[in-house]
Amino acid sequence: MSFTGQYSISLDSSGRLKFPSNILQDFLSFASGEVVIYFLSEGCLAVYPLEIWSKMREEELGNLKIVPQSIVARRRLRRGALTQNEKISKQGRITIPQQFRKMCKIYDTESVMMIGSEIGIEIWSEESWERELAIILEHDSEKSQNEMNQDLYSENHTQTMGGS
Amino acid sequence: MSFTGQYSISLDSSGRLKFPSNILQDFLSFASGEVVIYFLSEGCLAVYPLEIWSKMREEELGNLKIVPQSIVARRRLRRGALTQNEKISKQGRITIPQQFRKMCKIYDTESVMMIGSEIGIEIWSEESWERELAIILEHDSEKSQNEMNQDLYSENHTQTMGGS
DNA sequence: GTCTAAGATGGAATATTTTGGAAAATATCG
DNA sequence: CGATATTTTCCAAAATATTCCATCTTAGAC
Repeated sequence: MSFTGQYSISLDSSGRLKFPSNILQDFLSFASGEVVIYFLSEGCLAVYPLEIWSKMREEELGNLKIVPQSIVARRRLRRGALTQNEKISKQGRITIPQQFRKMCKIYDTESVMMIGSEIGIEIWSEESWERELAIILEHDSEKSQNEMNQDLYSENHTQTMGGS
Repeated sequence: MSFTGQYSISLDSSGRLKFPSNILQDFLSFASGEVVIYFLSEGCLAVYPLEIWSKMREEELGNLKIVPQSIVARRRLRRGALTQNEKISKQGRITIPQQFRKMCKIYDTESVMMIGSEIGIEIWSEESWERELAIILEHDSEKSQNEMNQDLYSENHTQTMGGS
C-alpha cells in the first residue's frame, strides 16, 4: 500500500519540507511529479499527486454547473484560493505557500505531522493532529457502541467485517 | 488548474497592483491580455480575462429579455457602471480605478488579498476576505459534521471522497 | 489659448523573498 | 565502530515585489 505511516517533519526557514524517502517514491511513481495542495476545513493540508487529484475533481464537478451569478457557485470557485499546484524539486522538497501555513497554524522551522492517507498525505500541526486523532478514536468507539446495541436486538449474525 | 492560491499584494501609490507570476501567466494564456473588473455585492472586485467575462455575459443576457419598461432589466443593465475594462501593462500591472477602490474599502499603498477563483481572481481587503473565508470554512465544517453524524449509524463504508 | 496642478503611466532601482544546491549534522545499518 | 543514507541547516544566485522617479496626460484656472 502507498502513502502510509506518520512522520514528524520540520519545515526549513522558507517553509519547505522534504518528503521521507518512501513517501517520495510513492509520489514519484506518478508520472508528473507534481502535487496539488489544498486546505481542508479540518485545519490541515491535503497533498495529493496531481493525477489522483484530477480524477477526484472530475468526479466532483460532474454534477456541478458553474453559474458565476450564483453566490453558491462563486463560493465554490473561491476554493481555488485554497488550492495550489506544486512541483516536487530535485531534492524531494515542496514549498508550502505562506498563506497555507498561516491557515494551518504551522510555522517555519517548526515540526509538523505528515500523515499517510493511502492516496496521498496530509500535513497537520502537531497540536491539531492530536485533536484530530482523538476525534477519530472517539467516533470509532461511539460507532462500535451503536453496533453492539443494535446487535442486542438482531436475530442473525451476517454482519460485514469492518475495520478502521 | 488555473487561477489558484491566495496572495497578499500591496497597491502602489497610484492604486496599481502587480500580478504574481503564475497568475499573470494564467491571464496571458488568453489572447487579449485584457481583463474586466467588476464589483460584486460581497464587497470585492472580480477580475476576469476578457474572454471569460464575455462568455459569461452572453449567457446571462441570453436569458434576459430587454424590455426598457422593466425596472429589473434597467437595473440589470446599470451594472455597466460597476464594470470596467483594463489592459495588463508590460510590467504585469493593472490599475484599480478609484471608484472601485473606494467601494471595496481598499486604499493606496495598503495590502490587499488576491484570491484565485479558478476562472479569474478576486480582490478583497484583508479584513473582508477574512470574514468571507470564515463563512466558507464554517459552511464546510457544518457539512462535515452532518456527514459524520450520519456515519455513526451507517453500516458500510462506501463514502464518496469530497475535496476542494 | 496658455499655464499650472493633479493625476496617470511607464520604466527602472532597490529591497525582499524564493529557489537550488551544497555542507554540516544526525540517524541508520552492517 | 565505520560506512551509508537521510535530515537539517546554511548560503549564494535568481526571481520577484515594492518603491521611487521622470514623463506624459488631463482638467481646470486665468
